[in-house]
Amino acid sequence: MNISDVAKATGLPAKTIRYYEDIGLIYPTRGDNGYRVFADTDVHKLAFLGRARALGFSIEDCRTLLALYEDDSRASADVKAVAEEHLSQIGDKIAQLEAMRDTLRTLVQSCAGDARPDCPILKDLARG
Amino acid sequence: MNISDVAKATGLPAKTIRYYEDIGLIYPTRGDNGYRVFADTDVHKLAFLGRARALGFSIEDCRTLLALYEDDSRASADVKAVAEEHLSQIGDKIAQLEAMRDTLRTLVQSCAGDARPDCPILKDLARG
DNA sequence: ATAAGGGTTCCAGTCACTGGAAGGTCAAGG
DNA sequence: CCTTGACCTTCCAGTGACTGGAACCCTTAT
Repeated sequence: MNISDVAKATGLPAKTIRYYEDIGLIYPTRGDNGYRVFADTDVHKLAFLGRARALGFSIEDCRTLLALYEDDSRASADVKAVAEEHLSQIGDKIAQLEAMRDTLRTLVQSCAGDARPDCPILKDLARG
Repeated sequence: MNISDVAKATGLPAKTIRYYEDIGLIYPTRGDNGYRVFADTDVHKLAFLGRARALGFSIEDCRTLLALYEDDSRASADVKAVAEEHLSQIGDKIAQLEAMRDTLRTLVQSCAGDARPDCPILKDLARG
């Protein structure tokens, strides 16, 4: 399989697949013409990475998860720990964004949004 | 005022203040020794920027907001438009994170988290 | 022979800083 | 006058995870 076939199969851009090889997440072989040749295991790994990234795991987390996935003697506790840590960080980020949203929503609601210069949003930013 | 005084006054790191000058958000003057000299207006602007950034506005949004702030003939509608657009993007990001959180939470709950290798999290990632 | 549509590498840019090196300036103390 | 320490300066590189683009090679069909 060439790179564009793999891109179609996994939904990942070819650029991203090359990048994942660069940083050592996958190791496709090479054909005589220098083209990357992807085995089923590579495609499988890339699909795994795509789903892990879609869940917001960092590349380093993905590396860890992939290593755990390939380690038959792993402890599920190790996987769970990575996921729980990520879950907690997602929670933190949501809380932060919600705080911003609440403040912003209040400000937006209080702004007339007309042709006059008077604006509570700017007033708030000018001295919180 | 020298840069470290301004840093204390605004809560922004000196590095960030220099960066804001680099990208043309502020224009402190210079003393004979080459040191930046900050006027009250500069400090005021930096505090404005700090609060806008804390609400998640991009630097480009901040530039726009600052320009509007300094334009006495602005229309509050223009400010409101920037804020509403940002508010909507925050909403999108929250929704995305909440989707991740829901999926992840379910996966984490279903994982025993013990010494055995069997793991529903990896199973899910391996073929979603 | 050529053109289209693959593939390759490498460099630069994104965003908003942040760290660090190398060096100039200033005020206080000996 | 000299030194020490705390300032300040500029410039370069790195962050995360790609993404765009240039320049060039390979394959297949016409």
